[in-house]
Amino acid sequence: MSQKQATIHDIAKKAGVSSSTVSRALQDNPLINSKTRERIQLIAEKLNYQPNVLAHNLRKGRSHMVGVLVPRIDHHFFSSVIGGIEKVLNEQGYNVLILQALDSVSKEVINVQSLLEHRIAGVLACPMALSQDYNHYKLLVKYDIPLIFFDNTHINMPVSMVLNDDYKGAALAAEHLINQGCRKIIFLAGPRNNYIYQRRFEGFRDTLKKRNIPFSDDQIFQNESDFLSGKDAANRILARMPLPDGVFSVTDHQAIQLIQALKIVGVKIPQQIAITGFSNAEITSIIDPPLTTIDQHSREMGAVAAKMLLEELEQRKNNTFIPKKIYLTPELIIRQSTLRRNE
Amino acid sequence: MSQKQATIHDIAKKAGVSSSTVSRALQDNPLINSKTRERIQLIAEKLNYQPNVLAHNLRKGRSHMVGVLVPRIDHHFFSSVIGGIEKVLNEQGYNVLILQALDSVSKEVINVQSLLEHRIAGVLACPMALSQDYNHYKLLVKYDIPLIFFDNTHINMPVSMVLNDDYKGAALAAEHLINQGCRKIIFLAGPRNNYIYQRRFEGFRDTLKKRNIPFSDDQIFQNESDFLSGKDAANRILARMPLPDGVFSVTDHQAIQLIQALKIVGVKIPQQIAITGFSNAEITSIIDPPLTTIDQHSREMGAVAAKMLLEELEQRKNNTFIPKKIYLTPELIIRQSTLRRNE
DNA sequence: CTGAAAGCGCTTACAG
DNA sequence: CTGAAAGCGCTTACAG
Repeated sequence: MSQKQATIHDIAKKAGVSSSTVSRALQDNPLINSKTRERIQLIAEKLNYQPNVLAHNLRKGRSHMVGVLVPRIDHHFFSSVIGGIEKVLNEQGYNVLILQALDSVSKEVINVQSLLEHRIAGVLACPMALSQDYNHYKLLVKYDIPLIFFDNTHINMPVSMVLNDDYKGAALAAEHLINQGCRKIIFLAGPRNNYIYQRRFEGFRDTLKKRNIPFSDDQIFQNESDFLSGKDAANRILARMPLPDGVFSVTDHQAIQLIQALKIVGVKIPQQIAITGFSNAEITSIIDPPLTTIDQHSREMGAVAAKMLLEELEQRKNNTFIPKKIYLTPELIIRQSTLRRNE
Repeated sequence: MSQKQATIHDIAKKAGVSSSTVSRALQDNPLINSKTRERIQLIAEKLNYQPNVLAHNLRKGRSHMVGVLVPRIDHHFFSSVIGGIEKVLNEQGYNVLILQALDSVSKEVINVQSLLEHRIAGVLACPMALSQDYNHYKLLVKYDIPLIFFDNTHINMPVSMVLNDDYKGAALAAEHLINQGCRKIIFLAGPRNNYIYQRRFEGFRDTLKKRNIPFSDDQIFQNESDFLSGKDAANRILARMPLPDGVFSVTDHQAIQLIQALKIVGVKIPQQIAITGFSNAEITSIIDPPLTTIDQHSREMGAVAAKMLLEELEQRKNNTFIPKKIYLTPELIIRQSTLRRNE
């Protein structure tokens, strides 16, 4: 009934040859007599042989496993990035070990530790936004393990990264709001100290300036280290007279909450207030009104990060590796929540 | 600059003892003199020692890696199940290797193969719905590798499983529609040959019968091996005079599409037609009107499956293992899409 | 309390 | 074309 998985040794015994020969035959080594080779491969198949990856990798010095570090797996953005990563990496025979940080820096440290213990071939990581502490990532660099940051980054580390051009994305959204006639636009901010949201702010602010739209600090709605809820944002908006005519939200989530809250009190969207989100979450196309937002090409981001890793692995062999930054250009998705006129 | 990860051998050399002693010291083996032990542990820390899991597992005969097989990772239901799995398993020192089948039976086979090659400690799998072919799963059983099915199953395999009580869930939704005054209810079906959707149908049909609500086959809207789009469903509904007054959809997705399509032609929901979905997807609470649906406790399903695996690993040691089935009771989430009166 | 030796399952330089 | 031997990094039964 119960059975052990066959080894090279088992095959060798059955075939009446040495383990060396079996090992070579299974690698299609041309040195081996083709008849012996075929005989061995047949036996391997009959025994349902699965090579022991642990032993293989131990001998070879490094595994074909790539670590992926994400804040959490159950956010569509990340599971979609992972989809792109797996597509590229599986084709090259790599497996992917996914670990979540779940908003805990110490968990992030443990995860890196765990990857080191697995002697992974490389790491793709979206580092935690607020963490100032990245010695664990430095450890990877120290051991020459290729590390690629995606989506977020510790900007000063000498590693390759693929980022969203958040400045550009924000500029697109701001531009669009202005073209729709908005002149008093609220900036619904994310937590401070977050590089991504900072860049979105800059893209937004610079665009307004360029177009000569007035903007002052009291149009920034922000919590210290957290998101302002859409509901609270709605209250602050409704307290302004005259009402603002546009809102730029750094996340879809806030924007959607805001829409719900404003609809309840009868504010017409987009006629009275036009609203943009950021990320093109699945829901944005389904809510009423559908939300204008910025698509970040998440799947492609994963694919690009994976390709960078493969490239780096190659380049390290001949010492030609130099860290590289790639910015993906985001895309403005125009929907009802801003459409007051045709652009 | 660049550096190799330290080994037990390295530590031994620095400490002037044998590798055996180091290995024991790091395991807190009480045989080792406490002074030597502390000295060794200090050196290990200084060298930033990470045990080589590959070597460790090879020697021990099996790894601390658990394989998780899902149809796809970028569906919220699955990433949420995975969240539950990781929570339980990580606490016990297990890592999780996640693989996606992506609607391809051959990929599913490859994935099992890959897990076998990694000598994983156990497998948690949501098998593909339609696949009649499950020899790859039998292989796991043959090699005594604990296998737990979740959400879906090959019903005749002698393995433990945690399933949603779909019959009950469907009964709850049907009951609710009837209580809201629906008397002519359309069943929006999933692909044939799918055990899950079959059970939902039975729960639905039996409830109508019990409550003496008429139901005939022409109230079943179905495609052969695929989902009927919400839009097509809407067309078929609108062709009926008088209009049906309720729709039971086996998925949230179809239900949402249907709502969008019906809203466009001015059908009032829930006043003219009440609609229920199934799964409690994130969007269901956000669309207009919010969708009444069935919550499947996805996170808990993952946690339960993981616990079953740990239990099985224990029980196999003393040969006390017997496969077990657990049904999770789903929950009716009542929202606007059906609320025509107070229940 | 500590060490030398063997072995987990593979691969590969070396010898023939 | 094939095999014996060594070694990847660990653990553990055995001996002292």
